[in-house]
Amino acid sequence: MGCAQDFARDRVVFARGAPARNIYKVQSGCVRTYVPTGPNRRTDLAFHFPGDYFGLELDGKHSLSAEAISDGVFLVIPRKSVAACATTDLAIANSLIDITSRALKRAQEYRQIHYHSADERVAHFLLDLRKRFKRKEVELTMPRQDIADHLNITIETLSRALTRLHNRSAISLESQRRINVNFNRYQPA
Amino acid sequence: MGCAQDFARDRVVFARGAPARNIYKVQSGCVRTYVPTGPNRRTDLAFHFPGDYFGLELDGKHSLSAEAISDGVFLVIPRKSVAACATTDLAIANSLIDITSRALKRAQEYRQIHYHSADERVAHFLLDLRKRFKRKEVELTMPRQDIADHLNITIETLSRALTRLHNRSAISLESQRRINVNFNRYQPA
DNA sequence: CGCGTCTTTGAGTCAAGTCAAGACTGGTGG
DNA sequence: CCACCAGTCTTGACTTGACTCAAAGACGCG
Repeated sequence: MGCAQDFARDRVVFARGAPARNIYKVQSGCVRTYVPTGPNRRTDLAFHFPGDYFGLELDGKHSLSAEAISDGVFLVIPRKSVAACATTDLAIANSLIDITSRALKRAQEYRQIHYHSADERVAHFLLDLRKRFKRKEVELTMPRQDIADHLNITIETLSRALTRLHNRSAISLESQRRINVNFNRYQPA
Repeated sequence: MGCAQDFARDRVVFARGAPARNIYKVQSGCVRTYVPTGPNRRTDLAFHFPGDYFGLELDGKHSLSAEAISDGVFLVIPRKSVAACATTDLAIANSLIDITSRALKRAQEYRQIHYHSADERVAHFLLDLRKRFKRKEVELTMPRQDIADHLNITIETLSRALTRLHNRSAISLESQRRINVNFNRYQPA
């Protein structure tokens, strides 16, 4: 269902406020969704990796903007056909519920980040990535600015947090965008 | 519907996790609801004034603890009777929806406070109180600690914020618990 | 290579938190 | 009626974590 489509890096998939005609599934590459708040300012930035859905909306408009972080292929599924199937196919209806409730849970977890220090946020982010990719070696497809926005810190603070984790050998930096995660839970200094 | 009941100051109305048998409406006095997080630590602290409902739960358990801030009278309404009425009386069903959606809206607004400075949070809180009471002279029924927890700051920071507002004659302090709000929106120094 | 972008590092600032002390308040008993 | 006391609130001095500004270092692509 739906059709695969190529997206180049930084390509805008949809903008906040635009009519939500399709839902999307990442097949390869990586996507960011966020709420634009002024020039160069973004909040609620989230990442979507292969297998993830994005662009799910209850009403007719996108509440987030979405852009490709790397070149990738996304499955574009017209909302109409989803709605049509959901009424007849119970399995699809259930998986829709599943997808949205998981998104909701993620959003609620995300609220909590304000109660944690920069180091904790970064550590949590890395652990999350490791869990999602199921490998100790984590590939950061996205630039530091995206991660910083996701965690609600500045790129400098992010960089310093990474250095601190590195000094404590909690991580090793293969390259700037490749990190080995050598810890299982964050321990304050 | 339901029966009025007296509550003394600091009386626990219900604790988080307890079965939710009733819903409540404040008739006089003031209530705080919150999530207990460790000894002397609370989050998501909210206030409920005369006319407000509290203790509304979707499932059978209270997700918040509730205590009377001052002596007061609350209407105690058994959930069963509400549920029974709601299925037959459309007006009640609608007002239930109204009440819960307003609670939800308040909760979503509340999320945003982390993006504001202490002074902004305090100013916003005072404006909110003035709006709710419809008078410039605001009576703070609750101790500073409650307000601080509500705004996610410390009592010292709260106190300093109030002095700063006072120095700028945005407010005048009739007494420690009585404040005149003389401004319409917060202006950074 | 060389340029532009991305990332790290350094130095300084600032808002809010902590710790500690003093001031105010309201209630109680002498 | 006043003095005292406990709880509440304010103030001061200090610490700290994150942000800003500025500059240097690394990387990738032509």
